Amino acid sequence: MQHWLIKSEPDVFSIHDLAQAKRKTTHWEGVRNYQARNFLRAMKQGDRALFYHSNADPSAVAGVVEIVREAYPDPAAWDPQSDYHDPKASPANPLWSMVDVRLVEIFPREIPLDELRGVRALAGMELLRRGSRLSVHPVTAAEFRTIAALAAKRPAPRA
DNA sequence: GCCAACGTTGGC
DNA sequence: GCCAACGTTGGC
Repeated sequence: MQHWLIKSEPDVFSIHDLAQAKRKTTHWEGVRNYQARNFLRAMKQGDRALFYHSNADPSAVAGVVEIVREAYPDPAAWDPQSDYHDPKASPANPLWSMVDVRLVEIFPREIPLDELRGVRALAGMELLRRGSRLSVHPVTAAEFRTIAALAAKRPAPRA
């Protein structure tokens, strides 16, 4: 099983919105970056992903989701009404993909970015790389476990 | 709101 | 194929 991290701006779609969704499941639509799309296409049913709130106050890892449907065409790409419209996409040439994700857990507390930066075991995370913007990317099993364990504990004292 | 970092586009 | 211009992401 692989582990991933997916980003969403909570003003657009938060983990709490996911909790309200039918069957706590949603189409992870709107990814319009080739590298991120290719990671979506590599996801397998049963894989788990950290749900990260970007552009938030504070930005933080908020919980865990499970991939319940593997990649298939994202119809928003050829919907001119959609914010995610891409004129190069069409039903015959879908171009962009999405997966379905289901909520597994909202963490008892969010792990803010600045706390993640202080954790030695996470030093190599893509999320923490300077200038990193990839909205879908893999994390190692160890990174995933480390973050899940942090969520279950009280915050570390400030350094 | 600012702006650094990054990805994409398009002229040449 | 180079690279400047532009658009976007996302931390702050």
